[in-house]
Amino acid sequence: MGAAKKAGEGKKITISELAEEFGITPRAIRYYEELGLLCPHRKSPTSQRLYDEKDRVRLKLILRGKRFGFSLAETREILELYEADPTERRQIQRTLEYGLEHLLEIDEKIDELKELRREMLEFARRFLKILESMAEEDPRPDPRLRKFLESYRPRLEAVAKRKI
Amino acid sequence: MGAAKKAGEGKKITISELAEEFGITPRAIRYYEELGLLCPHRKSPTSQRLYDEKDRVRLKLILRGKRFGFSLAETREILELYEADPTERRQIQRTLEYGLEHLLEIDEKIDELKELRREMLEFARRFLKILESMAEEDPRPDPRLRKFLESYRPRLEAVAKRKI
DNA sequence: AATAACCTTTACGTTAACGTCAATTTCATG
DNA sequence: CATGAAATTGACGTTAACGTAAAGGTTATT
Repeated sequence: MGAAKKAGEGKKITISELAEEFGITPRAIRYYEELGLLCPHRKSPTSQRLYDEKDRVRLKLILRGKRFGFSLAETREILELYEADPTERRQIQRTLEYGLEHLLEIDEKIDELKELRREMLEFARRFLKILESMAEEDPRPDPRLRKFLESYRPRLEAVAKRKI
Repeated sequence: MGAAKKAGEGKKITISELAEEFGITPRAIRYYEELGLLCPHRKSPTSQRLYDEKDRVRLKLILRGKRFGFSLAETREILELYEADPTERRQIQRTLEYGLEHLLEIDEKIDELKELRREMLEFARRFLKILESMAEEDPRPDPRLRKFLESYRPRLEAVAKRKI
């Protein structure tokens, strides 16, 4: 019964497979490891790296961090939260404090993004109106302009209506 | 009456004043100009740069872009949207297309941030429970631990309750 | 066991986004 | 108008986040 556990322990993949899966290069993955963000299993210290599901999840978080403008060092701090020793009280406290801080940062970012969204939406609408009034005033409106307006308006409104 | 307009045209400030206002260095501001993101007024091409409210708004957008992981080149593209020539139809069309693209990108980022937020919240709660159960099982609980728990719980719930 | 395909480390190269001088110029002020 | 503070233009340095090439080890397949 102990053996059964070890048997179905999920498939491991190589570095280039993982890289392709995420559209990055093996070099990048090794670099993340160099900075302590990843730590894949290896049969011997010189043999190939083998990545499992946990590694995939971590890599996903790393890339997400990048998209939000976190440096790899910052992302590493966040990742360390996810694996703090759950037996050390003091350690848990620090983890919780840190986590709350990052939560507040994330909320700020969301707020800012929403504001940027509002501004850009308003901006797009203003420009759209200019274009529409140009089309109306034109005695012989360009058919391509008509087509553009007909396709653009609903697309913009679809984005505008989204509940974010 | 034409003169009155020109008179109250808002105050202009120097580069180091602007820099201090945003907590960055003059060098950074000059660098943004070098990349075409700013273009302050100058009395002669060799004299001091003087920044007005419009420049301040642009700089704010630049720094916000940075916080979201946009490169300066990307931010420049976005900024160019904001000053497209409103007499060239074709130009307006491209601006609108571009703007919509960026809006979709922003929506994606917001979604991802929300997901990250959910995950981190869940995570914090799980860790908090561990700590709480440790405190309950302890026959002589550490008063500092009690204090921490009492301050942390409401703080976390305040964040959790926020409508984002 | 040979061989190709893939992996490993080592090491130097590159780009973006500034930092940091240094050598002038310009500006405000007594 | 002198003079000290602040601004300007080079020009080179730095750091993060990889890219790239070389030289050799591992794995899978025939």
